[in-house]
Amino acid sequence: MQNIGGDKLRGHVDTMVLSVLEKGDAHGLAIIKRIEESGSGVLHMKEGSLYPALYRLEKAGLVSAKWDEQTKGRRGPRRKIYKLTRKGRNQLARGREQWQQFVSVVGAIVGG
Amino acid sequence: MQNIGGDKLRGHVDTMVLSVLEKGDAHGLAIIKRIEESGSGVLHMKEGSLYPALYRLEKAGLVSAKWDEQTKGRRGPRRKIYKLTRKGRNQLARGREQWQQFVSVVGAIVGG
DNA sequence: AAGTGTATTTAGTCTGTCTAAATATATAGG
DNA sequence: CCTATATATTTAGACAGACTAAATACACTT
Repeated sequence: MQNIGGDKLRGHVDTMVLSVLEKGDAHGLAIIKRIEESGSGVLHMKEGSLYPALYRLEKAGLVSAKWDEQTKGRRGPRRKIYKLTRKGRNQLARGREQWQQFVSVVGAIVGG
Repeated sequence: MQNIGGDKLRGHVDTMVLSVLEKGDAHGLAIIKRIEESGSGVLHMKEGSLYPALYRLEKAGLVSAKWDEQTKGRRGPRRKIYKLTRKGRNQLARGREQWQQFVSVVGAIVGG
């Protein structure tokens, strides 16, 4: 089993991130971890992909961010907690439809 | 329904082309037409995407090309007929497995 | 010859993921 | 206290590949 990454994820990352946030607010690395856990060990989204994606989504009003003030009891710097906006929820619904269509149409050609 | 193109196709074009050629040898524009016909009207691969892909595949030994000498009875210049090689068939099998995995893994996150 | 439909080629643009390193912070260990 | 370590964000630059758009080519039709 080889990793899924690079080109194949292009155009799907935003919807993946919105999907993850639907299950609960999370900060960057937590989003990456959730994706890896759901990814059967073959999905590894990199920081350099996720953070720019989060900025895109924030700029587009699909997620909102706020600094988590609580840093006690754990190592590390402040976390930025991301949350789905109403607009983000609507976009997620559209993203899901587009995903279904993509799978259906490309699947019809590739077969399986 | 909007078109599928751009980023979403990245990393899948090669397998799509190999799949199309499995159904029979074809020249460039015929490959595009087959993809559009299978694509429920939402899939439009552009010349600028397909031809470079064909050169990649040829260079990698996954397809072979030969000029079609017959130009009688139709308009237009010579066609280059592409054919799956044995290596291409093997790669197609791997590409299908990767597609299945991709759909399974990303689908588990995006949902549906 | 001029027009039309078919076909390939290719130069250049653009976007988004990746690599890789820098920065930052809090706890643990000595 | 000082260093090491684990966590977290930021960002500069590289890169691949799908796209835009135009150029070129050819044979049939009128």
